[in-house]
Amino acid sequence: MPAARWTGGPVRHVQARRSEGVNKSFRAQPNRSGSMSGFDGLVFRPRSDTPIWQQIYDYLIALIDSGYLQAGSQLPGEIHLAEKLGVTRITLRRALQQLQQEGHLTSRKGVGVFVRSLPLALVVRDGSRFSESLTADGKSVATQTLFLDREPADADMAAQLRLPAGAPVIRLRRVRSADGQPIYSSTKVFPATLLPDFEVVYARRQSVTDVFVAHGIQKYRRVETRISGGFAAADEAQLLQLTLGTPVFRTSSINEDAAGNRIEWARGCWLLTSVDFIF
Amino acid sequence: MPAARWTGGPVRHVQARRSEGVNKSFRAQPNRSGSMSGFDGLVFRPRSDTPIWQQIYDYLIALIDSGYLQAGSQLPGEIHLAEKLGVTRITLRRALQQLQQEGHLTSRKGVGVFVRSLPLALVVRDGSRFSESLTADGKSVATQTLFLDREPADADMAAQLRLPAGAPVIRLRRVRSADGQPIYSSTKVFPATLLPDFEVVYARRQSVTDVFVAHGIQKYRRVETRISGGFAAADEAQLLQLTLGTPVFRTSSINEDAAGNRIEWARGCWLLTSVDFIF
DNA sequence: CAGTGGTCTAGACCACATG
DNA sequence: ATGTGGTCTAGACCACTGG
Repeated sequence: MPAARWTGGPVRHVQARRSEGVNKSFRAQPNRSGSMSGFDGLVFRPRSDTPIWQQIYDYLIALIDSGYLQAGSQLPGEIHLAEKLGVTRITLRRALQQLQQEGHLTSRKGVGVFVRSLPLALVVRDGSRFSESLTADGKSVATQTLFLDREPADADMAAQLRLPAGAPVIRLRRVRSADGQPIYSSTKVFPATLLPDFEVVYARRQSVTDVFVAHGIQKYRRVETRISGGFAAADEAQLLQLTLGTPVFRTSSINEDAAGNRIEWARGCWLLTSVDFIF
Repeated sequence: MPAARWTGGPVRHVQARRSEGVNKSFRAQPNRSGSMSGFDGLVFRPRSDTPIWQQIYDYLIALIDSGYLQAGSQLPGEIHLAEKLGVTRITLRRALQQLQQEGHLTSRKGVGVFVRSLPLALVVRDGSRFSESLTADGKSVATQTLFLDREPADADMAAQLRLPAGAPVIRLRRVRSADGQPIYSSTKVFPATLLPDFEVVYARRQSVTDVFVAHGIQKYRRVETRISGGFAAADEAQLLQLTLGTPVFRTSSINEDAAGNRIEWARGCWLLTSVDFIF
């Protein structure tokens, strides 16, 4: 990935709107000299009414909101950036930590800190599946299939789909991205015997709806939907390009066909700050 | 509040279950000598495969899960605790920070760090309001009314309730607690002209449903429900006894009477780790 | 190999709450 | 006046990633 590296430069002022509770006005001022070297002229005053790390937080948020720091671009190394901002690395890290937690930044050990954009995906419950009703405000929505296989049902799968233990199921793991930013990972489980041609049909357009239709299932209804909150586990963090422990939504839903057979159990993990569930 | 102070003592081992992604096994071992002085004998080895702060996190989680640290009790001061655990205050704070973020602990500046329990409240959408369908697994559920007044509608209120700007509305702010732990704060707005006797009826049993019934509104329907995620603002943090910036659910919902009048706009703030929304 | 982020230390001053 | 948590500094070593 050819991430543009950000080394500093002129700065536009933009009101920071995100993150309620951390919304004091700037104390940081870009240098007014002709220097293009970055942040050397910034003034962060210690122990004013807003902590330095919060001033830096506000400052970086503004750079992101203004579009000056674009999604995917890399920040300068922590040591350099801290030096330019005139603070300790620890103080800088306090700000970066908050930004990571809120999903604005991601870090990869040994590589660097990167900007994440936060596309807001509206999700409407139309009686079918979440992901199909994902709207993205004109953003490009992409689906990546991680794996698709058949296996015997474990206890949870059997219980949720009302199958005997060990019955064959199809398991599908995918990631949805909006504008190149992964925002949703899902694991879906289907009863294998009801959908013999799953793989063939799915390969054509990566659509589960198509698979249902191909097997004569035109209509199905949402039996139950659960939404809960949690913190990104290792695999979720990797898939969604988040820092470990970032807060996320977790969803679980079950669909039933017209005959009352449970045909899908879906679990999803969503970036907390990127989704609105509307019913 | 007569919070019991925890100064240390014998320790039971319990498997930590919470916080996916931070679930390595213990490296900390309680001292086997007869010492009752607390944590002097604990061994946290630096730079093993799990960071020290995570070992401490796991250790404290276990103490909370085991019931050894009860909700409302106060931890020893950070300096003393750090000394007893044999780490720097900063390292200890890294663990405490994670625990605060997940809602297990709260801190009050100048006072101390306290244990929060995390009651799981199941919320079922029965077509009416969230809070009425709040189940609490045998826990005692209490409602505290913060304020109730009449005022002219601002732009948002007017839009949501489909009222002319400045029309009189009733505003109600409450907090719900389960087992003494606040888990939900709500702000509800009603069109004042439709509910002239609001205050009188509400005073009797603190029930909005009663108010509706008293005004001849037996049935109403949920027009829209929104669930989104965010981070606790200052007032939310105070109400829910959280640390500023803790991740929360935010809900927004609108109810309509049989005639199609919008009679309630409710916004809620929920502790992320304490709620399951089920539809 | 050099550069990155992740972790950890041993101090220090401050604002705040309580007695 | 004392003790608390919140902030900040100036170093250091580590594990990881990439060329």
